[in-house]
Amino acid sequence: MPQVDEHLIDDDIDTSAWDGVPIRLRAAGLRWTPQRRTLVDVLREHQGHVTATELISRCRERDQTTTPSTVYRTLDVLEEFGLVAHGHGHDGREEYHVLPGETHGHLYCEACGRQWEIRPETGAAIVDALAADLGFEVDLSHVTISGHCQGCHD
Amino acid sequence: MPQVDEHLIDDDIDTSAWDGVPIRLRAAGLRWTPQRRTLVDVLREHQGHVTATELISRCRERDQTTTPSTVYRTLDVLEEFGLVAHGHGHDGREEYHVLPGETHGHLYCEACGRQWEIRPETGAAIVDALAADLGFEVDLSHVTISGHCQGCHD
DNA sequence: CGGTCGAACGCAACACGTTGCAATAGCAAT
DNA sequence: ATTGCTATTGCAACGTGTTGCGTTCGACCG
Ligand SMILES: [Mn+2]
Ligand SMILES: [Mn+2]
Ligand SMILES: [Zn+2]
Ligand SMILES: [Zn+2]
Repeated sequence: MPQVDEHLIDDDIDTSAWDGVPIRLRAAGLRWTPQRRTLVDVLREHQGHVTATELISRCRERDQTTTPSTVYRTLDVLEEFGLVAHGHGHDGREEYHVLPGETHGHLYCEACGRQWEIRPETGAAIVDALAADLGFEVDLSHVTISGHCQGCHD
Repeated sequence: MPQVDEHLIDDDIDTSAWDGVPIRLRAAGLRWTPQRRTLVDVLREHQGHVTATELISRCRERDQTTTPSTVYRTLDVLEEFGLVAHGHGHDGREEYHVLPGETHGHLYCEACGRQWEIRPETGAAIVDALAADLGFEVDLSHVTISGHCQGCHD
């Protein structure tokens, strides 16, 4: 019996999005370079959240000549393609979400440092509340709300 | 007939909170220094939102020897006293809200750069939604949600 | 397979914020 | 007024991220 491919279980992440990157870049008049390949190889092995700093050091493990500005610029390109999304932690530092899938915000616990995704219905409640208030259109992908998780308060 | 003092009109900000600062500092075993006086004098003349960088340059106008680390450390102290509150703009840079009054979050328009306060009822809706979801306790004072304001979308 | 164009690179400088440490100076008590 | 304790300062170094610019090299074409 063949594997079902409509549903992927949690630890069997669909990594195929990365395969199309060289073609998508060239189609947009951009270029596929060794430096970009290094970063994409690193991202391929990741799921969930990573800081930019960690990505840079992982790249440097593979290519000792890695330069921060190149990595940041490539991350910007990949974000435009929807392959990563960044937010800012409590201290303002960048956190990247790899293969974010459906647009969503994040929760950050100031006590234990763990993160959670805001579930679609909850995100929608936030979007609706602010649309009703001032007609404000929330960019959920960039929302990181800090506070204390269930395990860390009182 | 004497002035009513229970209600202050919008452009008549109650600045008296600053008067008690020297005493409050000493009561907490802290010190009232010329550097702190400079910053408090600057804050006195402000209302609403200011970036840390702008505060530093305003301090330098009054005292050319002003040092950034001292200003940042004093802002931390004043934040513990509830006299300022900081959030992070879209780029992660710090924004200080002077005399924030009741705890509230902020909205930031990515297009025009303007900011709004999230009204109490709307803030409560956000807090409630996340409490119901994961039992998460939101620190509203640190929330900055970015997106597009009514005037800037479509 | 060369030649051309300009996207991307590396680097240096900058901006913002934090941290460790030795020297200074509030402040309270004498 | 002097003294002693220690909070605070200034500085230097660091961490993270951005920007400008001259050089390189990827992609496409003949
Ligand atoms: Mn913060
Ligand atoms: Mn951002
Ligand atoms: Zn926690
Ligand atoms: Zn706007």
